[in-house]
Amino acid sequence: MKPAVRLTRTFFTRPTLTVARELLGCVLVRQREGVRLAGRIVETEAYIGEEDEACHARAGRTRRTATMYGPAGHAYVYFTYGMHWMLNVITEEEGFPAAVLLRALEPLEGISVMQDLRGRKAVAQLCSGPAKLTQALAIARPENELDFCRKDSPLWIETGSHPNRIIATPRIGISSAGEPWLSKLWRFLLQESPFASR
DNA sequence: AGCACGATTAACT
DNA sequence: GTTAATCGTGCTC
Repeated sequence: MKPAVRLTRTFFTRPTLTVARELLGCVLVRQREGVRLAGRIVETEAYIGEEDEACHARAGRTRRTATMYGPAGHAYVYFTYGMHWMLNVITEEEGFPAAVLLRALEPLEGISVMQDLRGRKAVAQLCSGPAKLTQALAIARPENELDFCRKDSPLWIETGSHPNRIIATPRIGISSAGEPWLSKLWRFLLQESPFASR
């Protein structure tokens, strides 16, 4: 197995669909209290620009969405449903609002810590959803705008194993968006991964 | 100032 | 399959 390498700014400063697909198989790493919490990315979604009615940037540049307009490779972490946090990575050139939502991980390292943070044991359900993985990796508002590409960042992404088979589906939970956005095949996952969301 | 709703989850029937 | 939980955000008055 090749040594893991941190993804750099140039990886993220590309078309969002490319980044969303290529992130599959890579490893999200969270350094916390001296412990590595890590998981292989098995599911992502792309949110692209102000035209995309499912994207938060549909409302333009606001206090909340400012992060999406910033440079690629930063974290966009937001709060929703009164209780959940979601983790995205910013993509494309600065000034263009786009991001990839990380929706599910295959837990690799620090599993017992993840089980404590989640309050459950079943490994297949530790990170099998966007709010589950932020809970398992202790990611919330303080992590918003973190730069994945800085050497001293407690959050980054490494190269991983090359995925076998990738499938694309419509995005989840965006039913209020109109067409064509509702039907865009902008969700990517590893086929038959037991670690993807339901 | 008030309101409707959300890139979800877990626990129900 | 259905639903409560729970609050920040953006929009309207």
